[in-house]
Amino acid sequence: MITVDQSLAIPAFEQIRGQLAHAIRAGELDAGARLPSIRQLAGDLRVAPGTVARAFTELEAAGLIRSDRRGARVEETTVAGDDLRTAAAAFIRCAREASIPLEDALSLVRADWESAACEGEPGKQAR
Amino acid sequence: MITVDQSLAIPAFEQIRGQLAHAIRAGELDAGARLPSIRQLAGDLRVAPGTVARAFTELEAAGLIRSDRRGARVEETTVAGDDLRTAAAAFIRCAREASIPLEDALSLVRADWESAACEGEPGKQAR
DNA sequence: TTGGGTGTATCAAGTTATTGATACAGCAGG
DNA sequence: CCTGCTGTATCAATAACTTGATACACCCAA
Repeated sequence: MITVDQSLAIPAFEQIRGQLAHAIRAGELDAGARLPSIRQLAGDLRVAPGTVARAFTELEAAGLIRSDRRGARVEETTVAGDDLRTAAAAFIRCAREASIPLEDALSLVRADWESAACEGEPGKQAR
Repeated sequence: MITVDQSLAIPAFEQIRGQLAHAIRAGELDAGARLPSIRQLAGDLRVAPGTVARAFTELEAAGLIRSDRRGARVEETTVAGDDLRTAAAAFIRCAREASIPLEDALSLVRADWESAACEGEPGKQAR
């Protein structure tokens, strides 16, 4: 269900976090469902427990899961409304019509994201 | 016109690349216009020439500029039509309302892009 | 040709980030 | 109690990245 490709430039914990986040937002994991334990997932993926733990920590910080001493469960989330997916689809359609490559389209989102941020995005803090 | 904030966690070359890309896509720099030379920009920003050079290299790879032995010029770009920018803005707005982090929003675009593209875009290269 | 400009390539050093191993604290059930 | 499970915290080693300094190849004008 989850895979980690060590040959990618993306860190393992980020791959895990992203795939879990996507699965949760896509509704593939029902609210309240139990996630595999850190050690089990770490064993399956052949990574250190700390690596999976970091993914879990960030998912909890993002409000997607809730970690108890008895395990991690999927939080009731706002399902990443259809609005977002619709907007994404519209954006993708425009980009493809303009023959803009994926990475360029993402760069465009990045640029506008930062310029429209205004609020101190915690993601990138000062050193 | 371009600024670099060393206190940010974002690398200097990425700040330069992003600001230039934004300026070009926003039409602030006309097609064919000459960019400042690497050394001049490096001197103004108090960074090493290699730092600016890397920003230039990535901009050229993205098809935004064209580097000749006599300087770098703004490439004729498809101006990233207003439709695309509008769509991007709508997408960004929805994502922010849902409190979805930038990287997750980009992942969503990636996923839908591939599912609508069918061409095996690698996206992230191997080490 | 010569001098000053351009982008490019390479290299070492410093810093940052990721990873793996390990020990810790709480909870459930036998 | 005690065994086995859960997530959490810490630490050192490694890997990756970014940066600055420098040398190189090319082009244009004088």
